[in-house]
Amino acid sequence: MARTAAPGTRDTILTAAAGLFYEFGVRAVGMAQVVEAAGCGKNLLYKHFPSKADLAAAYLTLTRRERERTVAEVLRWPTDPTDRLLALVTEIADTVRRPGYRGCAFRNYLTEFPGETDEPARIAQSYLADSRAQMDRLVIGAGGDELLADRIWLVVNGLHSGTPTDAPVAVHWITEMVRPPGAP
Amino acid sequence: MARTAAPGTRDTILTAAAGLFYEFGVRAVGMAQVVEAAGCGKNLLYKHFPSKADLAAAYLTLTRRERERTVAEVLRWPTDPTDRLLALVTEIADTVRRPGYRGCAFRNYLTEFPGETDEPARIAQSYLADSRAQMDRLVIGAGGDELLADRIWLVVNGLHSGTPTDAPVAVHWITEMVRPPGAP
DNA sequence: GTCTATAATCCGATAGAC
DNA sequence: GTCTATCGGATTATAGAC
Repeated sequence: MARTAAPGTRDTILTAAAGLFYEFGVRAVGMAQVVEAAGCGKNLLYKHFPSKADLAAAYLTLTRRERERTVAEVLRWPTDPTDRLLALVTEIADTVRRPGYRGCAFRNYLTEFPGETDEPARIAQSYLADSRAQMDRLVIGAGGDELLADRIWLVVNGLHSGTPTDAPVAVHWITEMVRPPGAP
Repeated sequence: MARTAAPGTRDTILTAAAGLFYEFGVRAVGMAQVVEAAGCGKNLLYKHFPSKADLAAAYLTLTRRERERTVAEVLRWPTDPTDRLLALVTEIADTVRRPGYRGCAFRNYLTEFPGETDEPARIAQSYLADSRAQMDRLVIGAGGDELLADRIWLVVNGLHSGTPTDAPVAVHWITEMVRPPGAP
């Protein structure tokens, strides 16, 4: 056989692309920028990701995996259903407060490509649906009803497009909703 | 004699551009598409709007004017401060429910052009700040405090990136916040 | 309608492991 | 020497601008 492939090339490219896509938006970032940031040639990029849509899909999938890992970590310890719900809400609030936060990657993609039905759009939509379903399960598990789940989702949604100062307000509020002050 | 300029040309172009920009996003729509939709020549477009940023700025300004007109209409009759607040919230919920709604034009622009500081971005940011200040005044006027204003803004924010089914939940909830069930 | 820049994509050339 | 990962320029379409 011939030359051996450099290890981790795909990851290097994907990581570079993910950073750019999130910071500047998928549409605003050209393949040339990705090539430059990854420090590779164009051919190599197209070998691993045949089209920009493929690269965007991989970016969203990577982002989803990272979030799932973070959420799993946060839900690892608490066993009390209300604690679990609040752990997730607090994690979201922390994310939103982090420097460099530029909104939810999935909502951003759908805003950049409205009405799109390609693979990245499907990935974004299914992430949002699954994320909401998980939140619903946590709310129901904590003794809440459908209405409470709808309300909490509304606040979480608002958090994603708000300012960092909204985060503590949201956490405190949701805490109050699931643990009323006048209860044991 | 030279030909006299057709009246309302600027408006025709701007209306066509606004529809496209809102539906597909500013980045996704090319000047050629605007020309085609407006049914004018390219030179005429560039005579009225020297650059795409100018056209985008005009689009956002037009959108702002339309919203201000709608909001003024809705706030025309109610004199009771709580009624006024709820009138605005209901109007927003109705907007979000309307077919063809694709999110808030100003938030969408800022998502499409993150970190931008050009005129359209400034228009979008100042609209959002003014809109929030107006909401704050209505909440304070209705006897609410800063915390309530923060919460209502969070819900309104969430409404803008949610589904039509969130609208009645939000209206009912905010109504409950400003008119508690156990009060006169 | 034309012009130029830049987008996405493709291909001939290079180079390194067997 | 061969075979293939990789690179940088070539190609084509479309953008914004005049």
